Amino acid sequence: MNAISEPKLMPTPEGRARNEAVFRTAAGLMVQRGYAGTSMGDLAEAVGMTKAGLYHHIKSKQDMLFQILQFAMNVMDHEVIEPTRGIAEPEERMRSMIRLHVRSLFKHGLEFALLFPERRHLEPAQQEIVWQRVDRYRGLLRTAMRELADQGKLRELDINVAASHILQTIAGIARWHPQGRGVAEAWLAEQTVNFNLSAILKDS
Amino acid sequence: MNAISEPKLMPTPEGRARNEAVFRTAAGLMVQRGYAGTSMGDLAEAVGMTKAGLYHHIKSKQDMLFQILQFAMNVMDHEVIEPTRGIAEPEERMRSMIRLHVRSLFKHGLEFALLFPERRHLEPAQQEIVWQRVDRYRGLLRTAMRELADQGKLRELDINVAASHILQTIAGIARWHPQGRGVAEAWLAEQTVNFNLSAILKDS
DNA sequence: TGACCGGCCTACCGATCGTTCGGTAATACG
DNA sequence: CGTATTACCGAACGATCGGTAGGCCGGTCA
Repeated sequence: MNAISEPKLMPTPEGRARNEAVFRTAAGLMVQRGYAGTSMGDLAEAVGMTKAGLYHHIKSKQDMLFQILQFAMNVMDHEVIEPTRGIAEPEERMRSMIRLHVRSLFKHGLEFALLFPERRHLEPAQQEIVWQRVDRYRGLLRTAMRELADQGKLRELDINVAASHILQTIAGIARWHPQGRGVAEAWLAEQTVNFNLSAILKDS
Repeated sequence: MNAISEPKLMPTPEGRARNEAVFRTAAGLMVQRGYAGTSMGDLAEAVGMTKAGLYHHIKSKQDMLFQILQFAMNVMDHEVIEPTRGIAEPEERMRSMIRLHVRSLFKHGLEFALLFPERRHLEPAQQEIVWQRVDRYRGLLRTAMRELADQGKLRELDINVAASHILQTIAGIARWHPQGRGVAEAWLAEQTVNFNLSAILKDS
């Protein structure tokens, strides 16, 4: 019995649709009330089922959180990390990473960014997996900054602290902007890109 | 019966010491496990009492959270807002606010910054009080930036978004640096000051 | 000495928690 | 037709939740 389980795949398309509804609803509720503050009864009611019916779709409450976080990291891999990996110029790579990250938050629901603080409710083995994936992303930011430093374009600053600050500004968008929709999203992404790049780049 | 209660003041010095121990321990536990994830039994054990003994010091779990957040905001008022109010030069005022804010986090335990996301567990009337006090602080950041804009020293950016980003970088320190102690604190404060000022100030 | 009180206890309350079990209607398949 | 499987429900489980009633003990002070 491994702590690292795979997502339950429902055989029929209807089943998979309900499955997704369960996970999306859970993510939304947990953003509002926190993991421990969201009961399975609340979730069942919100998704239009009984508590017992929920357990047809999930293994346990804790495992459901783990699956949601894994899904969020998969989205990051596909929509942020992979598309920017080929960009040679570090400045442009950083701009793209931040821009795509923010847009991805809006696209898939701001929920997902907020669930990372709930990582603490996972088992240690699950926590480490999530942490490693987040840290890999932080590593990409650090690498880009190191390349900028080699080009003489970086301010005098600590790269680790700067990476943390950048990630905080992005994750914070979900906190201050919980219901943002529409045209403002692209604009907000650019504001965030420019804020962080101004913070780390030398005056040109 | 008002939702807005005052802190219970124990008559003897020993009582007040235990009282503080309860609140500090509660803050520490809730940082690790969240408000809903921290049971009164856990707290009682951590502070060396029984559950019933706890209720000699607090009115309810929810009210305890409210008192902790109020205390954190009082600290902000005394150690950040009041000492910087007299600084005429907006750039120096912003630098001081960020620097004092970060140092205050370390001085009083990083716990307090982390409890603000748990605001959602308060009653609406209590939530609004906490929110108003936080927003007043955000307003001071906005005012300083508007003065910088008048001096022609501010980059082209949205002041509200920038204020949010700055607050996020500060609050985030508690998230990434949970046990930082000693010499690095002043250095980390300067890193944060410079990061945010570089982000908003025009090249000189 | 005795009344009082602050600080904390044991023992318990009803409610709610996550989870499980046995079953059932509907659909698909042979 | 029979029979598997999917998706779900009603009812209940032991545990734990926040909170309370009432009492005990060691001071302080008249």
